[in-house]
Amino acid sequence: MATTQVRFSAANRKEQILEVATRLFADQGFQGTTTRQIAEHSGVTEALIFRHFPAKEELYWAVIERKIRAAGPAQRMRERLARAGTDFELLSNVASEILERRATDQTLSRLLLYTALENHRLSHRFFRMYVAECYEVLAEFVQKRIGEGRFRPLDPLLAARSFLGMVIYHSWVQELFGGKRYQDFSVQQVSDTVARLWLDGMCNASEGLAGSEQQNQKRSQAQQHTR
Amino acid sequence: MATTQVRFSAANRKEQILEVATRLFADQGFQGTTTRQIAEHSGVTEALIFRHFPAKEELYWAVIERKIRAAGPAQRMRERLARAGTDFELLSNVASEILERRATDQTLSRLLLYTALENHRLSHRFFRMYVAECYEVLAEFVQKRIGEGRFRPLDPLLAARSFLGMVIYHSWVQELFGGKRYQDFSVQQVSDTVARLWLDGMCNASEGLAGSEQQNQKRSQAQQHTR
DNA sequence: TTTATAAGTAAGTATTCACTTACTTGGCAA
DNA sequence: TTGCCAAGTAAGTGAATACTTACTTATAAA
Repeated sequence: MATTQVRFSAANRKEQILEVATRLFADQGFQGTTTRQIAEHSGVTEALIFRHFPAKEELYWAVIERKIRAAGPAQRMRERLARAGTDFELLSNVASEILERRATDQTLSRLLLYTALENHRLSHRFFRMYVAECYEVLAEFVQKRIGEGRFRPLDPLLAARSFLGMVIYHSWVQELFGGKRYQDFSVQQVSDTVARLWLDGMCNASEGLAGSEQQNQKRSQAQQHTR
Repeated sequence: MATTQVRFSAANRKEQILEVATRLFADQGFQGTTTRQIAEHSGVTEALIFRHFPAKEELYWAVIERKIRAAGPAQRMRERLARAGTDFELLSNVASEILERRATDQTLSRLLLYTALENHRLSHRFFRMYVAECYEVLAEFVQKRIGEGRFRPLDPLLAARSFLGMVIYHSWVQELFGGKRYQDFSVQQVSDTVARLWLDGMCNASEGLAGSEQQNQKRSQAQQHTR
């Protein structure tokens, strides 16, 4: 059976192997994925894998590097936050985009979690490019609003992280832990709820827009009590 | 060298193996942990492991089952929410406890994440006992407050999940992804910030505090019409 | 003290792992 | 058409892996 052998160029084959490996590593982690699986799913022998990548670890790093290089979501978030619209619209849209993206493709978040758990060298950089930068962009936005007196003076990084925490945690519960089986929320409902909740939490306040006290991280309170 | 052999009772040895295995599985996952490691850390031979547990997988399940049985945090949360104090104090305390617990012992959260990623059979139940029940308890609390007209009528489950999302995501970023290296926040600051943010978001926005408290809930906000 | 039994081990087995070596073949420049 | 080189493979290697078998020894009840 002369299986018409298609011979890839080195570059193309390498790219194809990376593609396949990305999916497998995301599904099963580094330890859980064998070079044999990668070879079979690529339609080649293991030897060829090792011709393109000197070791399994280096293939893994190439996978991560490639994902890191693929322009991160920070830029998209920056653009979204610069658009016209009410703050509510902006934030709800940010949340929607994150939720939709993660619902259709878990590859990235699974890779991130696996690298963090398995403690791979690139885990930190990976996280910085894909997540940290995101909430830093959002933190700038928060900082600006605080300067305008429209948000209360909370730590901008904590505030940004809180917003993304609501969104990303929800997505993890639904997609990763199977929360979807019990109750499925529409992207729209979740986005609107968290945007409203967070925004009112950021605006609403005793002082309202009193610009007097601006900075007070590090030691918080003086804080009062609710009712 | 007559190493005075200490012979454990079957029950004690089993417990010790479970203890050791729990730590190793949490650190390295199921795939990343070898029965040899478990034996060495337990100070026995592999054969003994297999005398107590018929297979590595069953040892893993025993580890998870044991963790599940060890009374979950849902009960603690229920008690906390029933105490006296302002809502702010209650929620800040809930957040503090979660953050402190996770900072001193990552075993549980790592086990949870690994089981979810590796898709083990018990992952679901594990998650329910340790996380889902928690935010269900909090959701009841939210429901009660909504009934009293003190919280706006958002979906209680989403609201509860949002609060825990802020807390747990923050802890993941700090402990798992190494956010601590860049900036370390005090537990107190984080707890107060998220409690304040969430509470003010849950209370009726426009009116804020200052004297007159609750009023006209019931569809107050014309809640979230998007755009 | 005897002895049954449970606790524990030494030394395996078959299989799979990441990785190598020595070889074959397709396609293109001349 | 030829010859060359890169793409690709068949068939390994030693080390680990989960798990077994056949044996030894501590201990406690009689």
